[in-house]
Amino acid sequence: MMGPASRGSRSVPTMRDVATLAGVSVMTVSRALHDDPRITDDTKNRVRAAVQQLGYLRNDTARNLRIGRGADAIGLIIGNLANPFYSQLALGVGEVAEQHGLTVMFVNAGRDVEREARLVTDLLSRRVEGIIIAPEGDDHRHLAAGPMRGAPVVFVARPPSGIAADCVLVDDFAGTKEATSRLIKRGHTRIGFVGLPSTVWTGAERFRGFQAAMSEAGLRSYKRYVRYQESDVTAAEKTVRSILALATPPTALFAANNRNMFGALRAASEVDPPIALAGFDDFELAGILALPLIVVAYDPVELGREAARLLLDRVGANAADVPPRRVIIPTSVIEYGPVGGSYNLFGRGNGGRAAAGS
Amino acid sequence: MMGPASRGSRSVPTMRDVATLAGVSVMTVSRALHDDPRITDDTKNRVRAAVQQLGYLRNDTARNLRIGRGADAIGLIIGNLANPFYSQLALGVGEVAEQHGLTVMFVNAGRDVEREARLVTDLLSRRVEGIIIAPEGDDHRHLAAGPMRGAPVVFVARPPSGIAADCVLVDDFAGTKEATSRLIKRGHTRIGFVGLPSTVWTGAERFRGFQAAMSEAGLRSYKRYVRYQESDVTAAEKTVRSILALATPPTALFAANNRNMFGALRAASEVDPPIALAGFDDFELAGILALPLIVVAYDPVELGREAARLLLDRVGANAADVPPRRVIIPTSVIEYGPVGGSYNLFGRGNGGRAAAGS
DNA sequence: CTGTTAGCGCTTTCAC
DNA sequence: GTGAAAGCGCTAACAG
Repeated sequence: MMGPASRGSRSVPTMRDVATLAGVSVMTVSRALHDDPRITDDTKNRVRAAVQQLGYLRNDTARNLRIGRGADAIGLIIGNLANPFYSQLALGVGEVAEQHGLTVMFVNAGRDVEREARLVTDLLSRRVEGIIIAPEGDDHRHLAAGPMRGAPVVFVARPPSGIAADCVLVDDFAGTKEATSRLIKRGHTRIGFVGLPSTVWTGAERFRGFQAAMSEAGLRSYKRYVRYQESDVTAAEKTVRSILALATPPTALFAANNRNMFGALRAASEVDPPIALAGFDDFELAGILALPLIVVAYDPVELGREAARLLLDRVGANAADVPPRRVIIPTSVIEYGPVGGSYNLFGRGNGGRAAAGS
Repeated sequence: MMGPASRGSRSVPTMRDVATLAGVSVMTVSRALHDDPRITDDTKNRVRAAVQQLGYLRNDTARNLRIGRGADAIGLIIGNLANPFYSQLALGVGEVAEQHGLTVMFVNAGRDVEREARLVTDLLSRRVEGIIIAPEGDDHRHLAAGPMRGAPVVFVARPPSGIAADCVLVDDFAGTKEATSRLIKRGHTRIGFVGLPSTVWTGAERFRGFQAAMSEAGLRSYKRYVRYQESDVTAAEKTVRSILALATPPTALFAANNRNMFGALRAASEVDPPIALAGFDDFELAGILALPLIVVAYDPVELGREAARLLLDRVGANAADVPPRRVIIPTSVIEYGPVGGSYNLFGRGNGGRAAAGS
């Protein structure tokens, strides 16, 4: 008597089952569930009773197919949820998506561009309304209008290269330049840079900002203190360790993102006197560390929200021929902890304290 | 000439369009795409060409409807992606889901049980294969077999109460007990507890572990140092500040999760000498802090993986009448930083250093 | 007020 | 080897 659709060995009731039980047609059930005013209260109640009894739940998949909609979802392709930048981004996307009755289908991209392309078509096959992506590398062909089949994409944290699409960016250049300048103002001249692979836009841009600040200050011999690498805490730690082991090590470092900053912090915890650090991405414990610390702060959740907003804007048919938009999320530079060369244990509040033996 | 299905103002080609263009029937297209051996190579090529030309992408939504499957997705309902515990969990879930060709539909639950119930039915309407949830509170009626319509649920970090379901837990009790014991072994007698709301299972369980360790050591007068609260860094900071402001403050604190630990760290950074901290959840900077620190560590990513495995196991029809399983993720206690009362700046490696001025 | 017919995009079954 | 018909679960359009 039940519809043949099943999950595992358990069969799921369909509208037909409800109709049969209530002694009406499926159409009446459909209308009753939509609270169509033309249906008698009596009938409605009979239908509702049947729904209740069977534990019926409308199949939105079927419904969406019929009414010509997709999966009522947006796809989110990001690098690595373990990185707080991405998880906060996802949070923001989810927030806005939900306000519009959409769910988020998220997939971890990893660093593989081919894989990324596969994920895109997979999501499109599932008929997501659009895709939000923080793409690896700078080859964005798989995100062009063709491969995207007309579905909207929004780039986060990286601008589209060679194709037209909305994007929401962080002010990487200005933020990095300002933070670096602050280091310089504090008297540092030997400043290192723990960067991202230069193929990543944010990596290139942040390095540009670093260079700009250094040049303006007339500092030119920093190249031996510059490194690029995948963002990974352990790798960054090693890198920084090697920089600090140089004959004339830098007195300050700029870390290009939170992964590199954490690696730098780990490595820096071993040197004395502590090296000054600056870096992209604020973090929760920034205020309590025992070294001079400057961060470029911004709101990654808002980044996600904004991306979702741009995307949903395109989904509403009308905005199809609005030209590509570019939203810049503002950054601010925060100086934590000891300033001007006086360092406290724990960075703030309490006066200095002598630490005992090893 | 194209199918009427559209996204925005752009219409998406259907199999019929491909068929027409290739001069064959839809059935032939379907078979060609499935690489049916009975189709001529010639025909296949014509079909493929048409697919290429139109940019056709199979509608998996429609396909799944026809073949009686759901959305090929699993639902993930978690508290707060900004908490690294949840984001790492999500990472693990996504990893395993992808290995099985499923996507993850994630939604943030917040603290509202009614909302949670709504999210569950919403996901079920979308025909997810099952749901992984870290439920708030201990009222799990909305996750019982009835409301779940026979779809499997897996509880993470909290056991189901009053209903039968798989779950994967962390060894909250033993971990907390051991970590607390270590504090005691270090000579602390006045130990505080910054707990979670007792309605949350992990909160209750971790407090039990704390109590057990204290009792065994014959320490009984800790009640004035115990607090419960929502997990939120700022709130925890305030709470800890108030504990530390007591006439006879504790010399050590146990923080029930990473949120509370971060709050405690912020508050503790202001007192001198530093208070000793222990807490649930390891974190990346644990090793470099200038105070005695003990953490209960475990792998949240593995937690997610295991949850997904349990779930997918149920999805494969067969395992329908396997009794509820309970997987315990092991914990280990890590002692970071200064031991036995000698504190270093930055916690490890370098000898102590006097800090100057303000 | 309610039912019947048709069809969303795809695949299974049976025919040729 | 290929096609026509039927139907997955649902709803829009038209009957009555």
